[in-house]
Amino acid sequence: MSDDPVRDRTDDIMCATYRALCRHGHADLTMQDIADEWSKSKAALHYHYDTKRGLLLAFLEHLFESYTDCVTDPGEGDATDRLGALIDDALDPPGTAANRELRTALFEIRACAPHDDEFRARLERFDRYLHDEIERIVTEGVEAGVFRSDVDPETTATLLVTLVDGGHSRRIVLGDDGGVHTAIRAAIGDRLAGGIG
Amino acid sequence: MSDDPVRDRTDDIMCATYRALCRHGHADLTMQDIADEWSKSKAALHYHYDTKRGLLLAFLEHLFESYTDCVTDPGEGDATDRLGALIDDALDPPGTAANRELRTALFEIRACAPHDDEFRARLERFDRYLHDEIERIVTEGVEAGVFRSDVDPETTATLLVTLVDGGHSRRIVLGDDGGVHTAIRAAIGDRLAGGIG
DNA sequence: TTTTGCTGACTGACCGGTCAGTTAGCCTGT
DNA sequence: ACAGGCTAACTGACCGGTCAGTCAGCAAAA
Repeated sequence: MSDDPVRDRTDDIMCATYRALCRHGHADLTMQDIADEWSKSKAALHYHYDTKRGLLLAFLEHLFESYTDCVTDPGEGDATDRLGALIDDALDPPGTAANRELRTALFEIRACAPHDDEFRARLERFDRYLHDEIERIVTEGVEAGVFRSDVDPETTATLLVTLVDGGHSRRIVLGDDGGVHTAIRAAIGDRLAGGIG
Repeated sequence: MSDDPVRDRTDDIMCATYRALCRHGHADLTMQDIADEWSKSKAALHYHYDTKRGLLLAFLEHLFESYTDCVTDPGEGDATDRLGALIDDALDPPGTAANRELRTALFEIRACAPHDDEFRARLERFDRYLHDEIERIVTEGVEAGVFRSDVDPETTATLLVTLVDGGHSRRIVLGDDGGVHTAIRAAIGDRLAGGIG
Protein backbone atom coordinates (compact mmCIF):
# COMPACT_ATOMS: atom_id res chain seq x y z
CA MET A 1 0.00 0.00 0.00
CA SER A 2 1.90 3.03 1.26
CA ASP A 3 5.62 3.15 1.95
CA ASP A 4 5.01 3.44 5.70
CA PRO A 5 4.71 -0.04 7.22
CA VAL A 6 3.65 1.33 10.60
CA ARG A 7 0.82 3.27 9.01
CA ASP A 8 -0.18 0.23 6.97
CA ARG A 9 -0.33 -1.94 10.06
CA THR A 10 -2.35 0.61 12.00
CA ASP A 11 -4.78 0.77 9.10
CA ASP A 12 -4.99 -3.01 9.06
CA ILE A 13 -5.84 -3.11 12.75
CA MET A 14 -8.44 -0.35 12.39
CA CYS A 15 -10.06 -2.21 9.48
CA ALA A 16 -10.06 -5.42 11.50
CA THR A 17 -11.66 -3.57 14.41
CA TYR A 18 -14.25 -2.14 12.06
CA ARG A 19 -15.12 -5.56 10.66
CA ALA A 20 -15.20 -7.15 14.12
CA LEU A 21 -17.49 -4.39 15.42
CA CYS A 22 -19.87 -4.86 12.50
CA ARG A 23 -19.89 -8.61 12.93
CA HIS A 24 -20.20 -8.87 16.71
CA GLY A 25 -21.47 -5.48 17.91
CA HIS A 26 -19.75 -3.64 20.72
CA ALA A 27 -21.31 -5.51 23.61
CA ASP A 28 -20.02 -8.87 22.38
CA LEU A 29 -16.73 -7.65 21.01
CA THR A 30 -13.64 -9.42 22.33
CA MET A 31 -9.98 -8.84 21.63
CA GLN A 32 -9.98 -12.32 20.12
CA ASP A 33 -12.64 -11.26 17.61
CA ILE A 34 -10.49 -8.36 16.45
CA ALA A 35 -7.38 -10.53 16.35
CA ASP A 36 -9.22 -13.09 14.23
CA GLU A 37 -10.25 -10.43 11.72
CA TRP A 38 -6.65 -9.26 11.65
CA SER A 39 -5.43 -12.87 11.23
CA LYS A 40 -2.96 -12.42 14.04
CA SER A 41 -2.91 -13.48 17.68
CA LYS A 42 -4.59 -11.71 20.56
CA ALA A 43 -1.19 -11.20 22.16
CA ALA A 44 -0.01 -9.35 19.04
CA LEU A 45 -2.91 -6.96 19.48
CA HIS A 46 -1.89 -6.35 23.08
CA TYR A 47 1.64 -5.75 21.84
CA HIS A 48 0.40 -2.70 19.92
CA TYR A 49 -2.39 -1.58 22.21
CA ASP A 50 -2.02 -2.05 25.96
CA THR A 51 -5.74 -2.30 26.63
CA LYS A 52 -8.96 -2.98 24.78
CA ARG A 53 -10.16 0.47 25.83
CA GLY A 54 -7.08 2.09 24.29
CA LEU A 55 -7.66 0.26 21.03
CA LEU A 56 -11.27 1.37 20.91
CA LEU A 57 -10.36 4.97 21.65
CA ALA A 58 -7.84 4.87 18.80
CA PHE A 59 -10.54 3.40 16.58
CA LEU A 60 -12.89 6.26 17.41
CA GLU A 61 -10.26 8.79 16.37
CA HIS A 62 -9.68 6.88 13.17
CA LEU A 63 -13.40 6.82 12.53
CA PHE A 64 -13.72 10.55 13.14
CA GLU A 65 -11.34 11.20 10.26
CA SER A 66 -13.40 9.07 7.90
CA TYR A 67 -16.50 10.80 9.19
CA THR A 68 -15.26 14.30 8.40
CA ASP A 69 -14.25 13.05 4.95
CA CYS A 70 -17.66 11.55 4.18
CA VAL A 71 -19.98 13.96 5.96
CA THR A 72 -19.10 17.40 4.77
CA ASP A 73 -20.61 20.52 3.27
CA PRO A 74 -20.47 19.92 -0.50
CA GLY A 75 -19.55 23.59 -0.80
CA GLU A 76 -21.35 24.23 -4.04
CA GLY A 77 -24.94 24.85 -4.96
CA ASP A 78 -27.93 26.30 -3.17
CA ALA A 79 -27.76 26.41 0.65
CA THR A 80 -30.95 24.33 0.80
CA ASP A 81 -29.43 21.61 -1.35
CA ARG A 82 -26.15 21.68 0.59
CA LEU A 83 -27.98 21.35 3.89
CA GLY A 84 -30.11 18.51 2.54
CA ALA A 85 -27.09 16.64 1.23
CA LEU A 86 -25.21 17.10 4.51
CA ILE A 87 -28.11 15.77 6.57
CA ASP A 88 -28.56 12.81 4.22
CA ASP A 89 -24.87 11.96 4.59
CA ALA A 90 -25.06 12.36 8.36
CA LEU A 91 -27.97 9.93 8.51
CA ASP A 92 -26.26 7.48 6.15
CA PRO A 93 -22.51 8.10 5.95
CA PRO A 94 -21.56 7.02 2.43
CA GLY A 95 -18.49 5.12 1.33
CA THR A 96 -18.69 2.48 4.04
CA ALA A 97 -20.10 -0.93 3.42
CA ALA A 98 -22.04 -2.55 6.26
CA ASN A 99 -23.42 0.87 7.11
CA ARG A 100 -26.19 -0.32 9.34
CA GLU A 101 -23.87 -2.51 11.37
CA LEU A 102 -21.43 0.32 11.94
CA ARG A 103 -24.17 2.71 13.03
CA THR A 104 -25.39 0.06 15.43
CA ALA A 105 -21.93 -0.46 16.88
CA LEU A 106 -21.38 3.28 17.24
CA PHE A 107 -24.71 3.53 18.99
CA GLU A 108 -23.61 0.87 21.43
CA ILE A 109 -20.36 2.71 22.04
CA ARG A 110 -22.32 5.86 22.89
CA ALA A 111 -23.63 3.97 25.89
CA CYS A 112 -20.07 4.01 27.29
CA ALA A 113 -19.97 7.79 27.36
CA PRO A 114 -21.69 8.31 30.70
CA HIS A 115 -19.10 6.12 32.40
CA ASP A 116 -15.95 7.18 30.60
CA ASP A 117 -14.88 10.75 29.96
CA GLU A 118 -12.45 9.82 27.21
CA PHE A 119 -15.13 8.06 25.22
CA ARG A 120 -17.43 11.02 25.80
CA ALA A 121 -14.80 13.45 24.55
CA ARG A 122 -14.32 11.46 21.33
CA LEU A 123 -18.05 11.21 20.70
CA GLU A 124 -18.63 14.89 21.42
CA ARG A 125 -16.38 15.70 18.50
CA PHE A 126 -18.73 13.96 16.07
CA ASP A 127 -21.70 15.99 17.29
CA ARG A 128 -19.81 19.26 17.46
CA TYR A 129 -18.42 18.79 13.97
CA LEU A 130 -21.86 18.21 12.46
CA HIS A 131 -23.28 21.09 14.49
CA ASP A 132 -20.68 23.48 13.14
CA GLU A 133 -21.07 22.33 9.55
CA ILE A 134 -24.82 22.91 9.75
CA GLU A 135 -24.46 26.25 11.49
CA ARG A 136 -22.13 27.50 8.77
CA ILE A 137 -24.44 26.50 5.94
CA VAL A 138 -27.44 28.06 7.69
CA THR A 139 -25.56 31.30 8.34
CA GLU A 140 -24.54 31.51 4.71
CA GLY A 141 -28.06 30.67 3.59
CA VAL A 142 -29.49 33.47 5.69
CA GLU A 143 -26.93 35.95 4.41
CA ALA A 144 -27.62 34.93 0.84
CA GLY A 145 -31.34 35.42 1.38
CA VAL A 146 -32.13 31.77 0.65
CA PHE A 147 -33.42 31.22 4.20
CA ARG A 148 -35.71 33.41 6.25
CA SER A 149 -33.78 36.22 7.88
CA ASP A 150 -35.13 35.57 11.38
CA VAL A 151 -33.73 32.05 11.94
CA ASP A 152 -31.03 31.61 14.54
CA PRO A 153 -28.27 29.41 13.02
CA GLU A 154 -27.13 28.14 16.41
CA THR A 155 -30.54 26.97 17.58
CA THR A 156 -31.24 25.55 14.14
CA ALA A 157 -27.99 23.57 14.19
CA THR A 158 -28.79 22.15 17.63
CA LEU A 159 -32.26 21.24 16.44
CA LEU A 160 -31.00 19.40 13.37
CA VAL A 161 -28.16 17.60 15.17
CA THR A 162 -30.65 16.46 17.80
CA LEU A 163 -32.93 15.22 15.04
CA VAL A 164 -30.11 13.31 13.40
CA ASP A 165 -29.18 11.75 16.76
CA GLY A 166 -32.78 10.84 17.39
CA GLY A 167 -33.07 9.48 13.88
CA HIS A 168 -30.16 7.14 14.40
CA SER A 169 -31.57 6.04 17.72
CA ARG A 170 -35.02 5.34 16.31
CA ARG A 171 -33.74 3.53 13.25
CA ILE A 172 -31.57 1.28 15.39
CA VAL A 173 -34.12 0.56 18.08
CA LEU A 174 -37.15 0.32 15.80
CA GLY A 175 -35.18 -1.38 13.07
CA ASP A 176 -36.33 0.74 10.15
CA ASP A 177 -36.64 4.31 9.02
CA GLY A 178 -40.09 4.93 10.45
CA GLY A 179 -40.57 8.25 8.71
CA VAL A 180 -37.49 9.92 10.15
CA HIS A 181 -36.33 11.29 6.82
CA THR A 182 -39.75 12.73 6.08
CA ALA A 183 -39.95 14.30 9.52
CA ILE A 184 -36.53 15.91 9.24
CA ARG A 185 -37.27 17.32 5.82
CA ALA A 186 -40.50 18.69 7.21
CA ALA A 187 -38.65 20.38 10.07
CA ILE A 188 -36.20 21.99 7.65
CA GLY A 189 -39.13 23.21 5.59
CA ASP A 190 -40.86 24.68 8.66
CA ARG A 191 -37.87 26.48 9.91
CA LEU A 192 -35.99 27.70 6.90
CA ALA A 193 -38.60 28.29 4.25
CA GLY A 194 -41.67 28.79 6.38
CA GLY A 195 -43.55 26.05 4.52
CA ILE A 196 -45.15 22.91 5.83
CA GLY A 197 -44.08 19.56 4.47
CA MET B 1 -48.03 -3.06 51.91
CA SER B 2 -50.78 -4.72 49.89
CA ASP B 3 -52.53 -7.95 50.87
CA ASP B 4 -50.88 -9.81 47.99
CA PRO B 5 -47.49 -11.12 49.11
CA VAL B 6 -46.57 -12.24 45.58
CA ARG B 7 -47.24 -8.76 44.23
CA ASP B 8 -45.28 -7.24 47.11
CA ARG B 9 -42.28 -9.43 46.41
CA THR B 10 -42.39 -8.68 42.70
CA ASP B 11 -42.46 -4.97 43.50
CA ASP B 12 -39.53 -5.43 45.86
CA ILE B 13 -37.48 -7.11 43.16
CA MET B 14 -38.40 -4.45 40.60
CA CYS B 15 -37.37 -1.70 43.02
CA ALA B 16 -34.13 -3.50 43.76
CA THR B 17 -33.49 -3.81 40.03
CA TYR B 18 -34.23 -0.12 39.61
CA ARG B 19 -31.77 0.86 42.34
CA ALA B 20 -29.10 -1.52 41.05
CA LEU B 21 -29.49 -0.15 37.52
CA CYS B 22 -29.14 3.42 38.77
CA ARG B 23 -26.13 2.55 40.86
CA HIS B 24 -24.20 0.38 38.41
CA GLY B 25 -25.60 1.14 34.96
CA HIS B 26 -26.70 -1.64 32.64
CA ALA B 27 -23.27 -2.56 31.30
CA ASP B 28 -21.91 -3.35 34.77
CA LEU B 29 -25.09 -4.77 36.22
CA THR B 30 -24.79 -8.25 37.72
CA MET B 31 -27.36 -10.50 39.31
CA GLN B 32 -25.36 -10.13 42.53
CA ASP B 33 -25.86 -6.34 42.42
CA ILE B 34 -29.63 -6.77 42.19
CA ALA B 35 -29.62 -9.45 44.91
CA ASP B 36 -27.64 -7.12 47.18
CA GLU B 37 -30.19 -4.32 46.73
CA TRP B 38 -32.90 -6.84 47.49
CA SER B 39 -30.99 -8.10 50.56
CA LYS B 40 -31.39 -11.67 49.41
CA SER B 41 -29.09 -14.15 47.72
CA LYS B 42 -28.39 -14.38 44.03
CA ALA B 43 -29.81 -17.90 44.03
CA ALA B 44 -33.10 -16.52 45.39
CA LEU B 45 -33.26 -14.22 42.40
CA HIS B 46 -32.77 -17.18 40.08
CA TYR B 47 -35.53 -18.96 41.95
CA HIS B 48 -37.99 -16.29 40.77
CA TYR B 49 -36.45 -15.42 37.41
CA ASP B 50 -34.73 -18.15 35.44
CA THR B 51 -32.41 -15.79 33.60
CA LYS B 52 -31.04 -12.28 33.92
CA ARG B 53 -32.58 -11.47 30.55
CA GLY B 54 -36.00 -12.55 31.80
CA LEU B 55 -35.69 -10.36 34.87
CA LEU B 56 -34.72 -7.37 32.77
CA LEU B 57 -37.59 -7.92 30.36
CA ALA B 58 -39.97 -8.03 33.31
CA PHE B 59 -38.40 -4.84 34.62
CA LEU B 60 -39.00 -3.10 31.28
CA GLU B 61 -42.68 -4.02 31.43
CA HIS B 62 -42.87 -2.76 34.99
CA LEU B 63 -41.17 0.46 33.94
CA PHE B 64 -43.56 0.95 31.04
CA GLU B 65 -46.46 1.05 33.47
CA SER B 66 -44.77 3.76 35.54
CA TYR B 67 -43.96 5.59 32.32
CA THR B 68 -47.53 5.75 31.13
CA ASP B 69 -48.54 6.96 34.59
CA CYS B 70 -45.98 9.78 34.64
CA VAL B 71 -45.87 10.80 31.00
CA THR B 72 -49.42 11.45 29.94
CA ASP B 73 -51.61 14.05 28.31
CA PRO B 74 -52.79 16.25 31.23
CA GLY B 75 -56.15 16.36 29.46
CA GLU B 76 -57.03 19.88 30.44
CA GLY B 77 -56.01 23.26 29.14
CA ASP B 78 -54.87 24.64 25.82
CA ALA B 79 -53.46 22.09 23.33
CA THR B 80 -50.20 24.08 23.24
CA ASP B 81 -49.82 23.85 27.01
CA ARG B 82 -50.75 20.16 27.05
CA LEU B 83 -48.21 19.38 24.35
CA GLY B 84 -45.52 21.37 26.16
CA ALA B 85 -46.21 19.61 29.45
CA LEU B 86 -46.16 16.19 27.79
CA ILE B 87 -42.82 16.87 26.10
CA ASP B 88 -41.34 18.20 29.34
CA ASP B 89 -42.43 15.04 31.15
CA ALA B 90 -41.08 12.86 28.36
CA LEU B 91 -37.69 14.56 28.62
CA ASP B 92 -37.72 14.35 32.42
CA PRO B 93 -40.19 11.75 33.68
CA PRO B 94 -41.32 13.07 37.07
CA GLY B 95 -41.89 11.15 40.25
CA THR B 96 -38.70 9.15 40.09
CA ALA B 97 -35.64 10.04 42.06
CA ALA B 98 -32.27 9.40 40.45
CA ASN B 99 -33.78 10.47 37.18
CA ARG B 100 -30.54 10.96 35.34
CA GLU B 101 -29.25 7.55 36.35
CA LEU B 102 -32.38 5.83 35.17
CA ARG B 103 -32.33 7.62 31.84
CA THR B 104 -28.73 6.58 31.43
CA ALA B 105 -29.50 2.95 32.21
CA LEU B 106 -32.45 2.94 29.83
CA PHE B 107 -30.22 4.40 27.17
CA GLU B 108 -27.77 1.57 27.70
CA ILE B 109 -30.58 -0.96 27.46
CA ARG B 110 -31.60 0.50 24.10
CA ALA B 111 -28.26 -0.73 22.80
CA CYS B 112 -29.54 -4.29 23.31
CA ALA B 113 -32.43 -3.77 20.92
CA PRO B 114 -30.57 -4.50 17.69
CA HIS B 115 -29.54 -7.91 19.00
CA ASP B 116 -32.68 -8.97 20.83
CA ASP B 117 -36.18 -8.77 19.41
CA GLU B 118 -37.87 -9.03 22.79
CA PHE B 119 -35.98 -6.04 24.12
CA ARG B 120 -36.79 -4.18 20.92
CA ALA B 121 -40.49 -4.96 21.26
CA ARG B 122 -40.56 -3.63 24.84
CA LEU B 123 -38.71 -0.45 23.90
CA GLU B 124 -40.88 0.15 20.86
CA ARG B 125 -43.86 0.42 23.17
CA PHE B 126 -42.34 3.45 24.91
CA ASP B 127 -41.85 5.25 21.60
CA ARG B 128 -45.20 4.25 20.18
CA TYR B 129 -47.01 5.34 23.34
CA LEU B 130 -45.41 8.79 23.27
CA HIS B 131 -46.02 9.07 19.54
CA ASP B 132 -49.72 8.34 19.94
CA GLU B 133 -50.14 10.74 22.87
CA ILE B 134 -48.56 13.53 20.83
CA GLU B 135 -50.54 12.70 17.72
CA ARG B 136 -53.79 12.87 19.66
CA ILE B 137 -53.04 16.26 21.18
CA VAL B 138 -51.96 17.67 17.82
CA THR B 139 -55.08 16.36 16.12
CA GLU B 140 -57.29 17.94 18.77
CA GLY B 141 -55.28 21.16 18.56
CA VAL B 142 -55.82 21.36 14.84
CA GLU B 143 -59.52 20.63 15.15
CA ALA B 144 -59.87 23.28 17.86
CA GLY B 145 -58.10 25.80 15.63
CA VAL B 146 -55.26 26.27 18.11
CA PHE B 147 -52.74 24.89 15.62
CA ARG B 148 -52.38 25.67 11.94
CA SER B 149 -54.80 23.63 9.90
CA ASP B 150 -52.20 22.33 7.46
CA VAL B 151 -50.01 20.36 9.90
CA ASP B 152 -49.99 16.60 9.60
CA PRO B 153 -50.36 15.13 13.12
CA GLU B 154 -48.59 11.89 12.19
CA THR B 155 -45.47 13.55 10.77
CA THR B 156 -45.47 16.03 13.64
CA ALA B 157 -45.62 13.25 16.20
CA THR B 158 -42.72 11.41 14.54
CA LEU B 159 -40.76 14.64 14.47
CA LEU B 160 -41.28 15.32 18.15
CA VAL B 161 -40.63 11.76 19.30
CA THR B 162 -37.41 11.78 17.28
CA LEU B 163 -36.46 15.06 18.93
CA VAL B 164 -37.14 13.65 22.38
CA ASP B 165 -35.04 10.56 21.56
CA GLY B 166 -32.26 12.73 20.25
CA GLY B 167 -32.53 14.96 23.29
CA HIS B 168 -32.06 12.03 25.64
CA SER B 169 -29.13 10.81 23.60
CA ARG B 170 -27.41 14.21 23.55
CA ARG B 171 -27.97 14.86 27.24
CA ILE B 172 -26.50 11.51 28.15
CA VAL B 173 -23.55 11.59 25.79
CA LEU B 174 -22.75 15.27 26.15
CA GLY B 175 -23.59 15.27 29.82
CA ASP B 176 -25.75 18.37 29.88
CA ASP B 177 -28.78 19.88 28.26
CA GLY B 178 -26.93 21.71 25.51
CA GLY B 179 -29.92 23.72 24.33
CA VAL B 180 -32.14 20.73 23.63
CA HIS B 181 -35.15 22.20 25.40
CA THR B 182 -34.79 25.48 23.54
CA ALA B 183 -34.46 23.70 20.22
CA ILE B 184 -37.53 21.56 20.80
CA ARG B 185 -39.65 24.52 21.81
CA ALA B 186 -38.44 26.30 18.69
CA ALA B 187 -39.46 23.35 16.53
CA ILE B 188 -42.93 23.32 18.08
CA GLY B 189 -43.20 27.03 17.43
CA ASP B 190 -42.17 26.64 13.78
CA ARG B 191 -44.54 23.87 13.06
CA LEU B 192 -47.67 24.56 15.00
CA ALA B 193 -47.87 28.33 15.29
CA GLY B 194 -45.78 29.38 12.30
CA GLY B 195 -43.53 31.53 14.47
CA ILE B 196 -39.79 31.39 14.95
CA GLY B 197 -38.37 30.91 18.40
C1' DT C 1 -45.75 -34.56 54.69
C1' DT C 2 -45.36 -31.73 50.95
C1' DT C 3 -44.60 -27.28 49.04
C1' DT C 4 -42.52 -22.72 49.00
C1' DG C 5 -38.73 -19.81 49.54
C1' DC C 6 -34.38 -19.44 50.33
C1' DT C 7 -29.04 -20.13 51.28
C1' DG C 8 -24.11 -21.11 50.58
C1' DA C 9 -21.13 -23.45 47.98
C1' DC C 10 -20.10 -24.63 43.68
C1' DT C 11 -19.32 -25.20 38.32
C1' DG C 12 -18.22 -24.00 33.73
C1' DA C 13 -17.38 -20.71 30.50
C1' DC C 14 -15.44 -16.64 29.14
C1' DC C 15 -12.21 -12.93 28.64
C1' DG C 16 -8.59 -9.35 29.42
C1' DG C 17 -4.16 -9.38 30.06
C1' DT C 18 0.72 -11.55 30.86
C1' DC C 19 4.81 -14.05 29.86
C1' DA C 20 8.56 -16.93 28.11
C1' DG C 21 10.16 -17.97 24.06
C1' DT C 22 10.56 -17.81 18.69
C1' DT C 23 11.44 -15.70 14.20
C1' DA C 24 12.95 -12.42 10.78
C1' DG C 25 15.41 -8.61 9.70
C1' DC C 26 19.04 -5.21 10.40
C1' DC C 27 23.24 -3.13 11.89
C1' DT C 28 28.23 -3.59 13.07
C1' DG C 29 32.76 -5.22 13.60
C1' DT C 30 36.02 -8.39 11.56
C1' DA D 1 31.31 -12.26 3.42
C1' DC D 2 29.81 -13.50 7.64
C1' DA D 3 29.36 -14.10 12.59
C1' DG D 4 27.40 -11.91 16.70
C1' DG D 5 24.29 -8.98 18.89
C1' DC D 6 20.17 -6.61 18.91
C1' DT D 7 15.21 -5.44 18.29
C1' DA D 8 10.42 -5.37 16.56
C1' DA D 9 6.78 -8.36 15.90
C1' DC D 10 4.57 -12.22 17.00
C1' DT D 11 2.92 -16.92 19.13
C1' DG D 12 0.83 -20.30 22.28
C1' DA D 13 0.10 -21.31 26.78
C1' DC D 14 -1.44 -19.67 30.73
C1' DC D 15 -3.39 -16.89 34.91
C1' DG D 16 -6.69 -14.42 37.64
C1' DG D 17 -10.94 -12.87 37.98
C1' DT D 18 -15.80 -12.50 36.91
C1' DC D 19 -20.37 -13.95 36.40
C1' DA D 20 -24.67 -16.55 35.04
C1' DG D 21 -26.58 -20.33 36.40
C1' DT D 22 -26.94 -24.97 39.33
C1' DC D 23 -27.60 -27.92 43.22
C1' DA D 24 -28.19 -30.09 47.69
C1' DG D 25 -30.07 -29.08 51.64
C1' DC D 26 -32.56 -26.34 55.37
C1' DA D 27 -36.55 -23.96 57.63
C1' DA D 28 -41.10 -22.61 57.89
C1' DA D 29 -45.64 -22.65 56.29
C1' DA D 30 -49.69 -25.19 54.56
